[in-house]
Amino acid sequence: MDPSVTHAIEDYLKTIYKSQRNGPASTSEVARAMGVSAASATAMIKRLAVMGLVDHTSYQGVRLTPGGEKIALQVVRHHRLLETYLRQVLGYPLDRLHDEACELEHHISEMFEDKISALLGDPTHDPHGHPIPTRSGRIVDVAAFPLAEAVEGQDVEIHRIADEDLELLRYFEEQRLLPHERVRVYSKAPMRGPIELRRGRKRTLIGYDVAEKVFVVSVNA
Amino acid sequence: MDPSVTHAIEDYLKTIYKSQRNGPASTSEVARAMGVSAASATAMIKRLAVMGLVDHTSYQGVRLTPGGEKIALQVVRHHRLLETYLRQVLGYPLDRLHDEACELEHHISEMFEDKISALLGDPTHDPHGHPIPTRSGRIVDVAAFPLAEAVEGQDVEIHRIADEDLELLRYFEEQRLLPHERVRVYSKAPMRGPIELRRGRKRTLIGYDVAEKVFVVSVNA
DNA sequence: GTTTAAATTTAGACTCGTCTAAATTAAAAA
DNA sequence: TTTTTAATTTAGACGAGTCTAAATTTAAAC
Repeated sequence: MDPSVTHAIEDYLKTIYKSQRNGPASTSEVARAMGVSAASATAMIKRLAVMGLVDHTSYQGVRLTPGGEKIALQVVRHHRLLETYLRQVLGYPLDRLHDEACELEHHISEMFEDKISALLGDPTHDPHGHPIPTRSGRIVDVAAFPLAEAVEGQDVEIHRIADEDLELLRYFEEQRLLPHERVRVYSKAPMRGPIELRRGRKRTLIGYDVAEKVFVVSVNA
Repeated sequence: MDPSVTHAIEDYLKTIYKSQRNGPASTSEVARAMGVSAASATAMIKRLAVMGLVDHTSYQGVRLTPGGEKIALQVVRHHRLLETYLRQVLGYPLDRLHDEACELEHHISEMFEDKISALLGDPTHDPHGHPIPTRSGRIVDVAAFPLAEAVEGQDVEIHRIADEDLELLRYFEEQRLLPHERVRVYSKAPMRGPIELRRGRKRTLIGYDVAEKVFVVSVNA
Protein backbone atom coordinates (compact mmCIF):
# COMPACT_ATOMS: atom_id res chain seq x y z
CA MET A 1 0.00 0.00 0.00
CA ASP A 2 1.58 3.26 -1.15
CA PRO A 3 2.34 5.13 2.07
CA SER A 4 1.27 8.43 0.53
CA VAL A 5 -2.26 7.02 0.29
CA THR A 6 -4.17 8.34 3.28
CA HIS A 7 -6.89 6.87 5.42
CA ALA A 8 -9.48 9.02 3.61
CA ILE A 9 -8.32 8.01 0.15
CA GLU A 10 -8.44 4.34 1.09
CA ASP A 11 -11.98 4.76 2.39
CA TYR A 12 -13.15 6.44 -0.79
CA LEU A 13 -11.58 3.75 -2.96
CA LYS A 14 -13.21 1.01 -0.89
CA THR A 15 -16.56 2.77 -1.13
CA ILE A 16 -16.29 3.23 -4.88
CA TYR A 17 -15.30 -0.43 -5.22
CA LYS A 18 -18.46 -1.49 -3.42
CA SER A 19 -20.67 0.97 -5.34
CA GLN A 20 -19.55 0.21 -8.88
CA ARG A 21 -21.05 -3.27 -9.20
CA ASN A 22 -22.96 -2.45 -12.40
CA GLY A 23 -21.35 0.45 -14.18
CA PRO A 24 -19.75 3.49 -12.59
CA ALA A 25 -20.56 4.69 -9.06
CA SER A 26 -22.47 7.95 -8.79
CA THR A 27 -21.20 10.86 -6.76
CA SER A 28 -24.26 10.85 -4.54
CA GLU A 29 -23.92 7.13 -3.86
CA VAL A 30 -20.34 7.65 -2.77
CA ALA A 31 -21.27 10.71 -0.71
CA ARG A 32 -24.05 8.86 1.10
CA ALA A 33 -21.89 5.82 1.81
CA MET A 34 -19.06 8.01 3.09
CA GLY A 35 -21.36 10.19 5.16
CA VAL A 36 -20.16 13.43 3.53
CA SER A 37 -21.77 16.09 1.36
CA ALA A 38 -21.96 15.65 -2.40
CA ALA A 39 -19.60 18.59 -2.78
CA SER A 40 -16.98 16.86 -0.65
CA ALA A 41 -17.33 13.67 -2.65
CA THR A 42 -16.88 15.59 -5.91
CA ALA A 43 -13.76 17.27 -4.57
CA MET A 44 -12.21 14.01 -3.47
CA ILE A 45 -13.14 12.20 -6.68
CA LYS A 46 -11.36 14.93 -8.62
CA ARG A 47 -8.27 14.45 -6.48
CA LEU A 48 -8.40 10.67 -6.96
CA ALA A 49 -8.65 11.21 -10.72
CA VAL A 50 -5.54 13.40 -10.72
CA MET A 51 -3.74 10.66 -8.80
CA GLY A 52 -4.74 8.17 -11.47
CA LEU A 53 -6.76 6.02 -9.07
CA VAL A 54 -10.15 6.58 -10.71
CA ASP A 55 -11.58 7.59 -14.06
CA HIS A 56 -14.10 10.39 -13.84
CA THR A 57 -16.14 12.18 -16.45
CA SER A 58 -18.19 15.08 -15.11
CA TYR A 59 -21.77 14.10 -14.30
CA GLN A 60 -21.10 10.54 -15.47
CA GLY A 61 -19.95 8.82 -12.31
CA VAL A 62 -16.64 7.34 -11.27
CA ARG A 63 -14.86 4.06 -11.90
CA LEU A 64 -11.70 2.62 -10.34
CA THR A 65 -8.58 2.30 -12.47
CA PRO A 66 -6.54 -0.90 -12.07
CA GLY A 67 -4.30 1.01 -9.63
CA GLY A 68 -7.28 2.19 -7.60
CA GLU A 69 -8.83 -1.26 -7.56
CA LYS A 70 -5.61 -2.77 -6.31
CA ILE A 71 -5.63 -0.46 -3.29
CA ALA A 72 -9.36 -1.00 -2.71
CA LEU A 73 -8.88 -4.77 -2.68
CA GLN A 74 -6.03 -4.49 -0.20
CA VAL A 75 -8.27 -2.47 2.09
CA VAL A 76 -11.06 -5.01 1.72
CA ARG A 77 -8.57 -7.78 2.47
CA HIS A 78 -7.43 -6.01 5.62
CA HIS A 79 -11.02 -5.43 6.68
CA ARG A 80 -12.16 -9.01 6.24
CA LEU A 81 -9.03 -10.57 7.70
CA LEU A 82 -9.43 -8.33 10.72
CA GLU A 83 -13.08 -9.28 11.15
CA THR A 84 -12.15 -12.94 10.99
CA TYR A 85 -9.39 -12.40 13.50
CA LEU A 86 -11.49 -10.37 15.93
CA ARG A 87 -14.15 -13.04 15.80
CA GLN A 88 -12.07 -16.19 15.96
CA VAL A 89 -9.17 -15.15 18.15
CA LEU A 90 -10.62 -12.42 20.33
CA GLY A 91 -14.21 -13.67 20.45
CA TYR A 92 -15.88 -10.45 19.34
CA PRO A 93 -19.67 -10.35 19.02
CA LEU A 94 -20.86 -10.04 15.42
CA ASP A 95 -22.15 -6.52 15.85
CA ARG A 96 -18.75 -5.15 16.90
CA LEU A 97 -16.68 -6.53 14.04
CA HIS A 98 -17.40 -3.98 11.35
CA ASP A 99 -16.61 -0.76 13.18
CA GLU A 100 -13.40 -2.05 14.71
CA ALA A 101 -12.21 -3.46 11.38
CA CYS A 102 -13.09 -0.19 9.60
CA GLU A 103 -10.76 1.69 11.87
CA LEU A 104 -7.91 -0.81 11.99
CA GLU A 105 -7.88 -1.68 8.28
CA HIS A 106 -5.96 1.50 7.49
CA HIS A 107 -3.32 1.06 10.14
CA ILE A 108 -1.97 -2.47 10.03
CA SER A 109 1.32 -3.32 8.34
CA GLU A 110 1.92 -6.05 5.80
CA MET A 111 3.61 -8.03 8.53
CA PHE A 112 0.48 -7.82 10.67
CA GLU A 113 -1.65 -8.83 7.70
CA ASP A 114 0.57 -11.82 6.96
CA LYS A 115 0.85 -12.93 10.58
CA ILE A 116 -2.88 -12.97 11.26
CA SER A 117 -3.64 -14.56 7.91
CA ALA A 118 -1.20 -17.36 8.68
CA LEU A 119 -2.51 -17.73 12.23
CA LEU A 120 -6.02 -18.18 10.85
CA GLY A 121 -4.88 -20.65 8.19
CA ASP A 122 -5.27 -18.18 5.31
CA PRO A 123 -9.05 -18.00 5.48
CA THR A 124 -11.04 -17.44 2.29
CA HIS A 125 -14.15 -15.94 3.90
CA ASP A 126 -14.87 -13.58 6.78
CA PRO A 127 -17.42 -14.29 9.55
CA HIS A 128 -20.25 -12.81 7.46
CA GLY A 129 -19.37 -15.14 4.60
CA HIS A 130 -17.80 -12.46 2.39
CA PRO A 131 -14.79 -13.58 0.36
CA ILE A 132 -11.35 -12.34 1.43
CA PRO A 133 -9.20 -11.12 -1.48
CA THR A 134 -5.79 -12.75 -1.70
CA ARG A 135 -2.65 -10.69 -1.19
CA SER A 136 -2.36 -10.40 -4.94
CA GLY A 137 -5.91 -9.06 -5.19
CA ARG A 138 -7.78 -12.09 -6.46
CA ILE A 139 -11.31 -12.44 -5.15
CA VAL A 140 -13.81 -15.19 -5.87
CA ASP A 141 -17.50 -14.64 -5.48
CA VAL A 142 -20.20 -17.27 -5.30
CA ALA A 143 -23.61 -16.85 -6.89
CA ALA A 144 -25.92 -16.78 -3.89
CA PHE A 145 -29.51 -15.56 -3.72
CA PRO A 146 -31.64 -14.05 -0.95
CA LEU A 147 -33.28 -16.53 1.37
CA ALA A 148 -36.48 -14.59 0.68
CA GLU A 149 -36.44 -15.96 -2.84
CA ALA A 150 -36.08 -19.62 -1.88
CA VAL A 151 -39.11 -21.79 -2.50
CA GLU A 152 -41.02 -23.96 -0.04
CA GLY A 153 -39.30 -27.23 0.63
CA GLN A 154 -35.92 -26.01 -0.58
CA ASP A 155 -32.79 -26.93 1.40
CA VAL A 156 -30.29 -24.13 1.51
CA GLU A 157 -27.01 -23.30 3.16
CA ILE A 158 -26.47 -19.80 4.44
CA HIS A 159 -23.60 -18.31 2.51
CA ARG A 160 -23.34 -14.72 3.54
CA ILE A 161 -25.17 -12.07 5.52
CA ALA A 162 -25.21 -8.28 5.52
CA ASP A 163 -22.39 -6.87 7.64
CA GLU A 164 -23.36 -3.34 8.58
CA ASP A 165 -26.84 -3.42 10.09
CA LEU A 166 -26.12 -3.83 13.80
CA GLU A 167 -29.63 -4.72 14.89
CA LEU A 168 -29.81 -7.36 12.22
CA LEU A 169 -26.43 -8.79 13.19
CA ARG A 170 -27.52 -9.14 16.80
CA TYR A 171 -30.58 -10.98 15.57
CA PHE A 172 -28.52 -13.24 13.31
CA GLU A 173 -26.20 -14.10 16.17
CA GLU A 174 -29.03 -14.81 18.57
CA GLN A 175 -30.77 -17.03 16.02
CA ARG A 176 -27.49 -18.65 14.91
CA LEU A 177 -28.43 -17.67 11.36
CA LEU A 178 -24.78 -17.75 10.34
CA PRO A 179 -22.76 -18.81 7.31
CA HIS A 180 -22.57 -22.63 6.95
CA GLU A 181 -25.90 -23.19 8.73
CA ARG A 182 -28.24 -25.40 6.73
CA VAL A 183 -31.95 -24.81 6.82
CA ARG A 184 -35.05 -26.01 5.02
CA VAL A 185 -37.64 -23.47 3.88
CA TYR A 186 -40.64 -25.13 5.45
CA SER A 187 -43.31 -22.64 4.53
CA LYS A 188 -43.65 -19.13 3.18
CA ALA A 189 -46.55 -16.83 3.98
CA PRO A 190 -47.80 -14.70 1.07
CA MET A 191 -47.26 -10.95 0.70
CA ARG A 192 -43.79 -10.72 2.21
CA GLY A 193 -45.01 -12.59 5.23
CA PRO A 194 -42.86 -14.60 7.64
CA ILE A 195 -40.88 -17.62 6.50
CA GLU A 196 -40.72 -20.77 8.56
CA LEU A 197 -37.38 -22.53 8.63
CA ARG A 198 -36.50 -25.99 9.94
CA ARG A 199 -33.04 -26.81 11.21
CA GLY A 200 -32.95 -30.43 12.29
CA ARG A 201 -35.93 -30.61 14.60
CA LYS A 202 -35.88 -26.93 15.44
CA ARG A 203 -38.20 -24.44 13.74
CA THR A 204 -37.58 -20.73 13.31
CA LEU A 205 -39.87 -18.02 12.02
CA ILE A 206 -38.14 -15.10 10.39
CA GLY A 207 -39.48 -11.97 8.79
CA TYR A 208 -39.28 -11.32 5.08
CA ASP A 209 -37.11 -8.23 5.54
CA VAL A 210 -34.52 -10.31 7.36
CA ALA A 211 -34.73 -13.07 4.74
CA GLU A 212 -33.80 -10.54 2.08
CA LYS A 213 -30.47 -9.93 3.78
CA VAL A 214 -29.47 -13.56 4.15
CA PHE A 215 -27.86 -14.96 1.01
CA VAL A 216 -28.01 -18.69 0.50
CA VAL A 217 -27.00 -21.41 -1.93
CA SER A 218 -29.15 -24.39 -2.75
CA VAL A 219 -27.99 -27.78 -1.45
CA ASN A 220 -29.12 -31.29 -2.28
CA ALA A 221 -31.20 -32.50 0.64
CA MET B 1 -10.61 8.03 25.49
CA ASP B 2 -12.53 11.15 24.48
CA PRO B 3 -13.36 10.54 20.80
CA SER B 4 -12.67 14.21 19.99
CA VAL B 5 -9.03 13.62 20.91
CA THR B 6 -7.15 13.03 17.69
CA HIS B 7 -4.19 10.88 16.80
CA ALA B 8 -1.92 13.95 16.83
CA ILE B 9 -3.11 15.14 20.23
CA GLU B 10 -2.56 11.70 21.72
CA ASP B 11 0.96 11.62 20.32
CA TYR B 12 1.82 15.02 21.78
CA LEU B 13 0.46 14.07 25.19
CA LYS B 14 2.44 10.83 25.16
CA THR B 15 5.57 12.72 24.16
CA ILE B 16 5.09 15.33 26.87
CA TYR B 17 4.48 12.57 29.39
CA LYS B 18 7.81 10.98 28.52
CA SER B 19 9.66 14.32 28.47
CA GLN B 20 8.48 15.78 31.74
CA ARG B 21 10.33 13.40 34.09
CA ASN B 22 12.01 16.22 36.04
CA GLY B 23 10.04 19.38 35.73
CA PRO B 24 8.18 20.63 32.68
CA ALA B 25 9.00 19.49 29.14
CA SER B 26 10.59 22.10 26.88
CA THR B 27 9.09 23.01 23.54
CA SER B 28 12.23 21.96 21.68
CA GLU B 29 12.33 18.60 23.42
CA VAL B 30 8.74 17.96 22.37
CA ALA B 31 9.42 19.18 18.84
CA ARG B 32 12.45 16.94 18.45
CA ALA B 33 10.66 13.87 19.81
CA MET B 34 7.68 14.51 17.55
CA GLY B 35 9.83 15.22 14.52
CA VAL B 36 8.22 18.62 13.88
CA SER B 37 9.44 22.21 13.90
CA ALA B 38 9.52 24.17 17.15
CA ALA B 39 6.84 26.45 15.73
CA SER B 40 4.51 23.50 15.18
CA ALA B 41 5.10 22.27 18.70
CA THR B 42 4.34 25.71 20.12
CA ALA B 43 1.13 25.89 18.13
CA MET B 44 -0.03 22.47 19.30
CA ILE B 45 0.95 23.12 22.92
CA LYS B 46 -1.19 26.26 22.84
CA ARG B 47 -4.12 24.23 21.54
CA LEU B 48 -3.61 21.57 24.22
CA ALA B 49 -3.58 24.32 26.86
CA VAL B 50 -6.90 25.69 25.60
CA MET B 51 -8.32 22.17 25.83
CA GLY B 52 -7.16 21.97 29.43
CA LEU B 53 -4.84 19.04 28.78
CA VAL B 54 -1.59 20.85 29.62
CA ASP B 55 -0.42 23.85 31.62
CA HIS B 56 1.79 26.17 29.63
CA THR B 57 3.50 29.41 30.56
CA SER B 58 5.29 31.08 27.67
CA TYR B 59 8.99 30.21 27.50
CA GLN B 60 8.64 28.05 30.63
CA GLY B 61 7.83 24.65 29.18
CA VAL B 62 4.74 22.50 29.38
CA ARG B 63 3.29 20.12 31.94
CA LEU B 64 0.37 17.70 31.70
CA THR B 65 -2.77 18.42 33.67
CA PRO B 66 -4.45 15.44 35.36
CA GLY B 67 -6.77 15.21 32.34
CA GLY B 68 -3.86 15.21 29.94
CA GLU B 69 -1.95 12.66 31.95
CA LYS B 70 -4.93 10.35 32.00
CA ILE B 71 -5.03 10.31 28.21
CA ALA B 72 -1.25 9.94 27.96
CA LEU B 73 -1.34 6.92 30.25
CA GLN B 74 -4.10 5.33 28.22
CA VAL B 75 -2.00 5.74 25.09
CA VAL B 76 1.03 4.28 26.85
CA ARG B 77 -1.13 1.39 28.03
CA HIS B 78 -2.32 0.73 24.49
CA HIS B 79 1.23 0.90 23.18
CA ARG B 80 2.70 -1.51 25.68
CA LEU B 81 -0.21 -3.94 25.59
CA LEU B 82 0.07 -4.00 21.81
CA GLU B 83 3.81 -4.63 21.93
CA THR B 84 3.25 -7.50 24.33
CA TYR B 85 0.54 -8.88 22.10
CA LEU B 86 2.51 -8.56 18.88
CA ARG B 87 5.42 -10.32 20.51
CA GLN B 88 3.68 -13.09 22.40
CA VAL B 89 0.77 -13.91 20.13
CA LEU B 90 2.01 -12.95 16.68
CA GLY B 91 5.70 -13.66 17.22
CA TYR B 92 7.01 -10.28 16.07
CA PRO B 93 10.75 -9.64 16.13
CA LEU B 94 11.80 -7.12 18.77
CA ASP B 95 12.72 -4.44 16.24
CA ARG B 96 9.25 -4.33 14.68
CA LEU B 97 7.22 -3.87 17.85
CA HIS B 98 7.58 -0.16 18.39
CA ASP B 99 6.54 1.16 15.01
CA GLU B 100 3.54 -1.11 14.68
CA ALA B 101 2.38 -0.30 18.22
CA CYS B 102 2.86 3.45 17.61
CA GLU B 103 0.44 3.30 14.73
CA LEU B 104 -2.14 0.97 16.26
CA GLU B 105 -2.22 2.54 19.73
CA HIS B 106 -4.49 5.33 18.48
CA HIS B 107 -6.96 3.11 16.74
CA ILE B 108 -7.96 0.27 19.03
CA SER B 109 -11.20 0.30 21.00
CA GLU B 110 -11.60 -0.34 24.69
CA MET B 111 -13.00 -3.74 23.80
CA PHE B 112 -9.84 -4.57 21.88
CA GLU B 113 -7.73 -3.33 24.78
CA ASP B 114 -9.66 -5.45 27.25
CA LYS B 115 -9.68 -8.56 25.08
CA ILE B 116 -5.94 -8.62 24.44
CA SER B 117 -5.15 -7.74 28.03
CA ALA B 118 -7.28 -10.66 29.22
CA LEU B 119 -5.80 -13.00 26.60
CA LEU B 120 -2.32 -12.14 27.84
CA GLY B 121 -3.28 -12.56 31.48
CA ASP B 122 -3.27 -8.84 32.27
CA PRO B 123 0.49 -8.41 31.89
CA THR B 124 2.30 -5.82 34.00
CA HIS B 125 5.28 -5.31 31.71
CA ASP B 126 5.89 -5.16 27.96
CA PRO B 127 8.58 -7.13 26.12
CA HIS B 128 11.17 -4.41 26.77
CA GLY B 129 10.41 -4.57 30.49
CA HIS B 130 8.50 -1.28 30.65
CA PRO B 131 5.55 -1.22 33.04
CA ILE B 132 2.05 -1.26 31.54
CA PRO B 133 -0.32 1.25 33.17
CA THR B 134 -3.56 -0.24 34.46
CA ARG B 135 -6.87 0.73 32.89
CA SER B 136 -7.34 3.23 35.69
CA GLY B 137 -3.94 4.78 34.95
CA ARG B 138 -1.84 3.38 37.75
CA ILE B 139 1.77 2.69 36.82
CA VAL B 140 4.50 1.22 38.98
CA ASP B 141 8.12 1.78 38.21
CA VAL B 142 11.07 -0.10 39.62
CA ALA B 143 14.36 1.55 40.50
CA ALA B 144 16.77 -0.01 38.02
CA PHE B 145 20.24 1.19 37.04
CA PRO B 146 22.29 0.90 33.87
CA LEU B 147 24.26 -2.30 33.50
CA ALA B 148 27.22 -0.03 32.77
CA GLU B 149 27.18 1.05 36.41
CA ALA B 150 27.20 -2.43 37.88
CA VAL B 151 30.41 -3.47 39.63
CA GLU B 152 32.61 -6.47 38.96
CA GLY B 153 31.26 -9.63 40.50
CA GLN B 154 27.73 -8.27 40.78
CA ASP B 155 24.80 -10.53 39.86
CA VAL B 156 22.04 -8.66 38.14
CA GLU B 157 18.74 -9.33 36.42
CA ILE B 158 17.92 -7.40 33.26
CA HIS B 159 14.85 -5.36 33.98
CA ARG B 160 14.28 -3.19 30.95
CA ILE B 161 15.91 -2.13 27.71
CA ALA B 162 15.57 0.84 25.39
CA ASP B 163 12.71 0.34 22.94
CA GLU B 164 13.36 2.66 20.00
CA ASP B 165 16.89 1.99 18.74
CA LEU B 166 16.34 -0.68 16.10
CA GLU B 167 19.97 -1.68 15.67
CA LEU B 168 20.30 -2.08 19.39
CA LEU B 169 17.11 -4.15 19.60
CA ARG B 170 18.36 -6.53 16.94
CA TYR B 171 21.56 -6.91 18.94
CA PHE B 172 19.63 -7.51 22.17
CA GLU B 173 17.53 -10.16 20.51
CA GLU B 174 20.51 -11.91 18.98
CA GLN B 175 22.36 -11.91 22.31
CA ARG B 176 19.21 -12.83 24.27
CA LEU B 177 19.92 -9.80 26.43
CA LEU B 178 16.28 -9.59 27.40
CA PRO B 179 14.24 -8.77 30.51
CA HIS B 180 14.42 -11.55 33.13
CA GLU B 181 17.85 -12.75 31.97
CA ARG B 182 20.32 -13.04 34.83
CA VAL B 183 23.95 -12.25 34.30
CA ARG B 184 27.08 -11.78 36.36
CA VAL B 185 29.36 -8.84 35.67
CA TYR B 186 32.57 -10.79 35.37
CA SER B 187 34.94 -8.02 34.48
CA LYS B 188 34.87 -4.40 33.38
CA ALA B 189 37.56 -2.78 31.27
CA PRO B 190 38.47 0.80 32.22
CA MET B 191 37.55 3.91 30.24
CA ARG B 192 34.15 2.82 28.97
CA GLY B 193 35.68 -0.38 27.73
CA PRO B 194 33.82 -3.65 27.09
CA ILE B 195 32.12 -5.52 29.90
CA GLU B 196 32.35 -9.27 30.22
CA LEU B 197 29.19 -11.02 31.34
CA ARG B 198 28.70 -14.63 32.44
CA ARG B 199 25.41 -16.42 32.03
CA GLY B 200 25.71 -19.90 33.41
CA ARG B 201 28.79 -21.16 31.63
CA LYS B 202 28.42 -18.79 28.69
CA ARG B 203 30.40 -15.57 28.44
CA THR B 204 29.42 -12.47 26.51
CA LEU B 205 31.38 -9.32 25.79
CA ILE B 206 29.31 -6.20 25.36
CA GLY B 207 30.28 -2.62 24.66
CA TYR B 208 29.85 0.13 27.21
CA ASP B 209 27.41 2.05 25.02
CA VAL B 210 25.11 -0.95 24.93
CA ALA B 211 25.49 -1.50 28.67
CA GLU B 212 24.22 2.03 29.26
CA LYS B 213 20.91 1.12 27.63
CA VAL B 214 20.29 -2.05 29.59
CA PHE B 215 18.72 -1.39 32.97
CA VAL B 216 19.21 -3.99 35.66
CA VAL B 217 18.37 -4.75 39.27
CA SER B 218 20.76 -6.37 41.69
CA VAL B 219 19.99 -9.94 42.78
CA ASN B 220 21.44 -12.06 45.55
CA ALA B 221 23.73 -14.57 43.88
C1' DG C 1 -39.45 20.34 -27.82
C1' DT C 2 -39.96 22.71 -23.36
C1' DT C 3 -40.13 22.66 -18.70
C1' DT C 4 -39.03 20.85 -14.35
C1' DA C 5 -36.75 18.12 -10.91
C1' DA C 6 -32.77 15.85 -9.41
C1' DA C 7 -27.96 15.17 -9.52
C1' DT C 8 -23.61 17.26 -9.86
C1' DT C 9 -20.22 20.69 -9.83
C1' DT C 10 -18.23 25.22 -8.59
C1' DA C 11 -17.25 29.00 -5.41
C1' DG C 12 -15.77 30.32 -1.21
C1' DA C 13 -14.86 29.47 3.52
C1' DC C 14 -13.37 26.82 7.66
C1' DT C 15 -10.34 23.68 10.82
C1' DC C 16 -6.30 20.99 11.67
C1' DG C 17 -1.63 20.33 11.61
C1' DT C 18 2.20 21.59 9.36
C1' DC C 19 5.97 24.73 7.43
C1' DT C 20 9.63 28.91 6.99
C1' DA C 21 11.13 33.29 8.23
C1' DA C 22 11.15 36.93 11.37
C1' DA C 23 10.56 38.76 16.02
C1' DT C 24 10.94 38.23 20.84
C1' DT C 25 12.46 36.54 25.35
C1' DA C 26 15.48 34.19 28.62
C1' DA C 27 19.68 32.92 30.14
C1' DA C 28 24.63 32.64 29.78
C1' DA C 29 28.98 34.98 28.89
C1' DA C 30 31.71 38.81 29.07
C1' DT D 1 25.57 45.32 33.55
C1' DT D 2 25.70 44.73 28.91
C1' DT D 3 26.16 41.65 25.10
C1' DT D 4 25.55 37.49 22.79
C1' DT D 5 23.47 33.13 21.98
C1' DA D 6 19.96 29.86 22.16
C1' DA D 7 15.20 28.85 22.84
C1' DT D 8 10.67 30.20 21.96
C1' DT D 9 6.90 32.47 19.97
C1' DT D 10 4.48 35.07 16.30
C1' DA D 11 3.23 35.97 11.53
C1' DG D 12 1.76 34.29 7.45
C1' DA D 13 1.12 30.56 4.28
C1' DC D 14 -0.10 25.91 2.65
C1' DG D 15 -2.51 21.19 1.77
C1' DA D 16 -6.01 17.98 3.13
C1' DG D 17 -10.60 17.31 3.85
C1' DT D 18 -14.73 19.17 5.03
C1' DC D 19 -18.90 22.41 4.78
C1' DT D 20 -23.01 25.52 2.71
C1' DA D 21 -24.97 28.01 -0.90
C1' DA D 22 -25.26 28.95 -5.60
C1' DA D 23 -24.68 27.63 -10.43
C1' DT D 24 -24.85 24.17 -13.85
C1' DT D 25 -25.94 19.92 -16.29
C1' DT D 26 -28.55 15.83 -17.11
C1' DA D 27 -32.51 13.36 -17.68
C1' DA D 28 -37.29 12.77 -17.03
C1' DA D 29 -42.04 14.57 -17.51
C1' DC D 30 -45.12 17.05 -19.90
